[in-house]
Amino acid sequence: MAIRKDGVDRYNVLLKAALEVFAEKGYRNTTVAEICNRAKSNVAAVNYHFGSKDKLYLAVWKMAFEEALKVYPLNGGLPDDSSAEQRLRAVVYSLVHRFLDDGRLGRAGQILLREMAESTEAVQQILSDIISPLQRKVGQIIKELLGENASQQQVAFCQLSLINQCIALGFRRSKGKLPPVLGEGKLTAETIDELVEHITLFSLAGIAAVRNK
Amino acid sequence: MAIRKDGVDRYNVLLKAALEVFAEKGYRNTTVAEICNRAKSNVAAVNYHFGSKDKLYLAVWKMAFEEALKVYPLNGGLPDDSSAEQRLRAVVYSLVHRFLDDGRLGRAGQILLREMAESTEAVQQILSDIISPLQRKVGQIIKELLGENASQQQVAFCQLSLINQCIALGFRRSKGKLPPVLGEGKLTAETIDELVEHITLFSLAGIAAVRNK
Amino acid sequence: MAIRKDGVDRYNVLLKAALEVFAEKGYRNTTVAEICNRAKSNVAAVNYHFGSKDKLYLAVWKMAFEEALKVYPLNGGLPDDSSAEQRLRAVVYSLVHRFLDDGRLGRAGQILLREMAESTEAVQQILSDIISPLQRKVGQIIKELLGENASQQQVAFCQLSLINQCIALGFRRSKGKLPPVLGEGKLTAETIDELVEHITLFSLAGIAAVRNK
Amino acid sequence: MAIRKDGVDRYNVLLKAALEVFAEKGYRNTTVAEICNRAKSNVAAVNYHFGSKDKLYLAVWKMAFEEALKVYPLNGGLPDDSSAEQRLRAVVYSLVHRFLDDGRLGRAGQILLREMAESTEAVQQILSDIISPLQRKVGQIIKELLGENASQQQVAFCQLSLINQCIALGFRRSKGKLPPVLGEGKLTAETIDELVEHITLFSLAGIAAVRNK
DNA sequence: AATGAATGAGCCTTCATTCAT
DNA sequence: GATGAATGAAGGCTCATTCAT
Repeated sequence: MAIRKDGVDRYNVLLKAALEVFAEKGYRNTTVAEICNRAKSNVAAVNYHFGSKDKLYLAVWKMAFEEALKVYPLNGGLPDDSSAEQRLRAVVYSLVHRFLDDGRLGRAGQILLREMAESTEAVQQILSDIISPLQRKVGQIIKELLGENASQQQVAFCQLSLINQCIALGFRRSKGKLPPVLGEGKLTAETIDELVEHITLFSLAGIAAVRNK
Repeated sequence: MAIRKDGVDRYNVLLKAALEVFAEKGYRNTTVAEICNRAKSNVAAVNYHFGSKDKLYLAVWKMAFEEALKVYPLNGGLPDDSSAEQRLRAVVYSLVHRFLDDGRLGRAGQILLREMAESTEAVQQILSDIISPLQRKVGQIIKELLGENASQQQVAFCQLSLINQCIALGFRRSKGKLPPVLGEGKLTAETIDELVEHITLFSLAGIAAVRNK
Repeated sequence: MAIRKDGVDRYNVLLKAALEVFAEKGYRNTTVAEICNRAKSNVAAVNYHFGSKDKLYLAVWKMAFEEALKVYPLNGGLPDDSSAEQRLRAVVYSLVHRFLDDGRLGRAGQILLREMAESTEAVQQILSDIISPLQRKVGQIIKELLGENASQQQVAFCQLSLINQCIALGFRRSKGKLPPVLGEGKLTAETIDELVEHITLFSLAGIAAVRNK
Repeated sequence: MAIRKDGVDRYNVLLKAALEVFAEKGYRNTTVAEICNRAKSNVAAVNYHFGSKDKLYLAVWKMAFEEALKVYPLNGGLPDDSSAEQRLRAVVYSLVHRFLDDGRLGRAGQILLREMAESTEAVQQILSDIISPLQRKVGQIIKELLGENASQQQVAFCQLSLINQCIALGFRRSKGKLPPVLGEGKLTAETIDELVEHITLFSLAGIAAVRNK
């Protein structure tokens, strides 16, 4: 992957441009031409480097989520014997950041959301690779919190409540759709942290209520 | 909206076909031709009756959400002086059904989700018309439950927690992305009712926890 | 297949234009644009009427060879109990005309030749449908002429000698590749008739020689 | 035509690869990339060594037919005063082998056939250089066999009959288009020799018949 | 009122060729 | 001398829209 004249690594420039445009407009609304323009490359560049628009899309996915996994791991770096509460907070922290990050990770969140609503064939597998470990991890934590007597349905419902609170945050990018606190401009790191605390608190209480029902 | 001699109301047949296809595939992935095929009409029918694909899309929105509003009103037919708990349950009932209904209303939910992820310019206004009253109503209920001392941020966060739990349910249509209980096949009315109860219980407990923090 | 304004049947105009261009340039060298230009239609016309360049090509084949079959049938309208010599002359007549016809049939011959040299996947079947009956018919005649003692190889070799004499005539269109008598300009009907006589005479003598070997 | 240190003569490797691919797919269907792949060279190699795809094609022609001329000369090494029959057999031997050879020479035959059907401008001259001496030689032999009284047309027709029998053999590569004996798999040297005998016998008889008409 | 025919703009892709090293 | 990177021109196809009846 030698780099030419101006010291620019076209491959990665294209990848980055593609992430942006795909996140903004979705797969179908995105034209190869626009990606190439943004990467200051020729129209043929995408096919040269990735083979096709499809494959570029897949490459974007791969990059985006591998990065997300690295930057915001689900366990948040906690030791395995941490308490269920702590581990739950870590998961929430990971998800909230993934969807509210204003940089590349946030783009990934947008694309994820879009895919969940659309379901492009090619990404089914990747999507599954992302969702499954999340569900396993969250399911495990919730089981611990609910105790041994919890029904399968109770676990599933709590999983939903927790995960949905987080992933729907991605919608904030569409103006006017969320309450003012979240709907406007850039979020401060502080607000995000408070939101993590909120969801953790809110959910722990919800889970406890289900347990004691 | 004239009705032809053969008793077929082309206008509404097209509208219904369009709702289905738009919900399944999204705006960009939908072709005018497919809508017309499904409506057993000519390719020119859409432009003849609606002027353009765009305008048809808008018409679909209008129809879909007016209907949703009628079938599952936010207040669930409760008297205005009902308790905050009851009114919260009614909102949850309304939202959950809107997104899990397997018929036309569910389609509307799908389209809504997609729009929240995509944000087609033309629908910004309509989207706002739907979300705003919801936020007002939920905000009001939550303020009551949190009490007078609640901060604006606390209200906003609880709004988020509640609404997000419901709207992200729409993702269940994409297979393999939700826990088994919700992820497979048709949901029974009973399961849906239990889910409404769960979200209500879960959220009331969450709100209470925020209040007592 | 209603016909529009200027009373032109676009479908058939396209088909005819395509026959010409395909015959002149071959499949790959032919652009959809050129066909449409020649048919005074839009670039999209081919796809509208035929679905794709491929399908148009197939349609051209179908048309061309059905016509050839009709205009120059292999048996030349002879009664079934005609002598082998007469039937052989009829076959030669049919083949020679198919390849030397200056009109549409000749085009078909060109395309056939090209396909025999190139073998586009899609036409394998059609090609077989054309060649097989020819081989059967010629084989039958030759068997009769060779008598019962002829080996399978003798029959096959004579088939080759006869058929090859005819089909390679199609090459005459490439200037400078054939002897003067055939290589220049338009052939008179008289010359063609003489050629038919020649090939018949030549081949009957050849077959007789093989028989008496 | 420099040879690199690793002992690989890129120029000729490319030439050989090109011969194969051009023969298999024809000029237009062949991509420079495929040739370079097969020659385990870079995409730029063709342009570097030959200047352009066109020029490579010409070079292939040159090489192919010079070789054919050397391996299967038209006179088959006969002394000039051999009998007309013997010289005719030699010509047939040469042509049949050129078109049925399974190695590089056969490739040349395929390309020739294709060109006769297609007539790429650039090769007109080369084609003529190949065909002309053949026609002269065959014409001369036939004149001798027909005797002094033969008309120009008779000579031309017999030339056609003879040459066409041979060159159309090249079509055998397209499966299913020729009788079983020739149509399947590799031909044995013995079969080819028998075929040479057949065509010679068949044609001598044909020519005799024309003479005695 | 309604429709089959036709169009043109735009998209993705291929490929011979050129560039810079 | 040789090659990986990059390009631009061109082709086939899709699709919303318009035309003419």
